Amino acid sequence: MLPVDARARIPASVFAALGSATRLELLSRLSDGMDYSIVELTDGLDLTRQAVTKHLRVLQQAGMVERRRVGRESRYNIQPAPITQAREYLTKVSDEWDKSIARLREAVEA
Amino acid sequence: MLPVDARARIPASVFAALGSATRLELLSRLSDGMDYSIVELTDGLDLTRQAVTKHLRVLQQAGMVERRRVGRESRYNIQPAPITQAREYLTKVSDEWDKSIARLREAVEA
DNA sequence: TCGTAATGCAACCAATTGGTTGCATTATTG
DNA sequence: CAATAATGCAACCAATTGGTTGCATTACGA
Repeated sequence: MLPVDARARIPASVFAALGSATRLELLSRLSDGMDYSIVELTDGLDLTRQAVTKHLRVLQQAGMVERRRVGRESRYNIQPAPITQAREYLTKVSDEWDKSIARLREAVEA
Repeated sequence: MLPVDARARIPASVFAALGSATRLELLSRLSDGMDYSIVELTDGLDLTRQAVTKHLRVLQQAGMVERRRVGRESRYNIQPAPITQAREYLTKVSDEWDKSIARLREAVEA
């Protein structure tokens, strides 16, 4: 067993932000690289505009979306860096697991 | 903007389970492929055994760890499938974003 | 078989989350 | 400049989360 907190340096807040179907849906919509206003993002979701606003704030604080004021609108666009980091973190864990399995197998066959 | 819920089919519960530093730490420890009892996993964490038990339950319900009863112990081992799926999901989103960016660039240069 | 170790179960608590509603503010636009 | 559109702010609420403590249960082991 590795020492406490040896890895796990990626902010859990990114994963936490991903841990909501609504926010995944928002990210999915934003993944075309365009920017959208709050009303646009609310459209088609069975939620209040305020609820969407709150979800967007969560995504923003995780660094996954960026907000820009345009006239009377707040327009949001996706910020891919944290997603990439999160993916890399998962890859690292998977690789580690794979290597461990390989070692175990080798030990058994030896 | 894509239709509502067109992608985002990966259970958000997996990401939610990843969204806690404590649980990331537990997964990190389990990523060597070995199985550990609750006391073993509690050791070195500044938490009650009961708290760790609860975190393990969250991971279990997300399908990320498996529990096995051995004598008077509950031993847990990592279950990599959901992690792999989560990673693939993130890859898909990233790819989509990359493609969109490429399209946008092309449109500008045209 | 008796003491102890590992866990389970349940109640409880504070803080956070996810949602609502109401009202104020700021920009557009005819 | 008055009406409307888009948003912000704040209060409120129920449910969930993350943690605790106390006690019961189950399995080892001398």
